[in-house]
Amino acid sequence: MSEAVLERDNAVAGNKDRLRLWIRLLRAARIVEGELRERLKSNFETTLPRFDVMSALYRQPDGMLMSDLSRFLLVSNGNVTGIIDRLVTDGFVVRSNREGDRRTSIVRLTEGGAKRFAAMAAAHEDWIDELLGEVGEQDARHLSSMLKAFRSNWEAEH
Amino acid sequence: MSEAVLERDNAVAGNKDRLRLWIRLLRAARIVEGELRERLKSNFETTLPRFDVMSALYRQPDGMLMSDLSRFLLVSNGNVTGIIDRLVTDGFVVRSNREGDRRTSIVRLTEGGAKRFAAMAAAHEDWIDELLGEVGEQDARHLSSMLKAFRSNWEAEH
DNA sequence: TGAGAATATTTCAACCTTGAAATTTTATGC
DNA sequence: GCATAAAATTTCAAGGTTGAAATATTCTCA
Repeated sequence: MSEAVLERDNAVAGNKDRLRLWIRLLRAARIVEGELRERLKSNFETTLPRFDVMSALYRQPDGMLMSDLSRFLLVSNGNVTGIIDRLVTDGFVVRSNREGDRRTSIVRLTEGGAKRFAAMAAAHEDWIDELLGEVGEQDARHLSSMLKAFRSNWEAEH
Repeated sequence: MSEAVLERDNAVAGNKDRLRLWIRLLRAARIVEGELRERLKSNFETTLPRFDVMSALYRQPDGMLMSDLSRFLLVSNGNVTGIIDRLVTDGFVVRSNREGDRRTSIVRLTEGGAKRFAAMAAAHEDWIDELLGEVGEQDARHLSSMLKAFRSNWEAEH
């Protein structure tokens, strides 16, 4: 019997373990994200997408291209443009032109932006520890390595 | 996604496991969601939020209150209003008044809406099986029960 | 009964998100 | 060198999302 037929049989057999897993995973993620959103807003007057962008830039003090940002964050180009626009308005990010290519613009955190992010990151880590307190160390590592493999595999295929 | 927090030193050893888990979980969820979004659009000309709403209504043939929907889906009331408005326009959902309480409106799938969702759900389940193919049966069940416990615990506390 | 609390929903502004089209600049092939 | 493809970004419309305020209705109880 071919592999494809085996897989199909498996699906037909009514094995909904993966579907159930996906639904529950999504739900847990939504709960945690909702909590993080509220806390970021009340404590730092910012949003999750802004946090994500600043997080990416914090790791690259020399700056990133807009296209690097959208690829890294798995969001569209137009999306990043809008978020960066607002971060620039607020003084947390600067755009600078790159010598020799006037199509691109390098964005990076300002000094204030980096300082701001450092404070948020510390709180964020504590929140995650609190919110995922249920998850034991061992489970966390197991799950984490599983998800790492998932991502590696995905990126190898795409 | 919240990725740049990895280099921060933590007082308690091993604490980063949960943060790393959260970052990877979010990334995996985003990858899968992006894929589902594309497939729902190209195959059924619909969106993930619409799919979620129809999925909830499909389980309750007698209909649901708007507030039941938003509570179940973990989204705001105003959000549900907009999505339902568009589903009604497209003929997949109807609002009906509930005898004896003119504040509430019960929403449910039309016959066409139910038929439509059934087709989508079948495809959706196959997609999930394909996308989470990496995850073994045993891991799926383990993870799934862990997430169920997480949710139960959360809801007990809130 | 009547005032005010509680409930269910909608409205709205601001922001996020995608995907397609437009713009600008650089690279390539002839 | 020039036409054209490719690359990087922005613009834009449509939809999703929140949270607060507004509306409408029902409930509570003195």
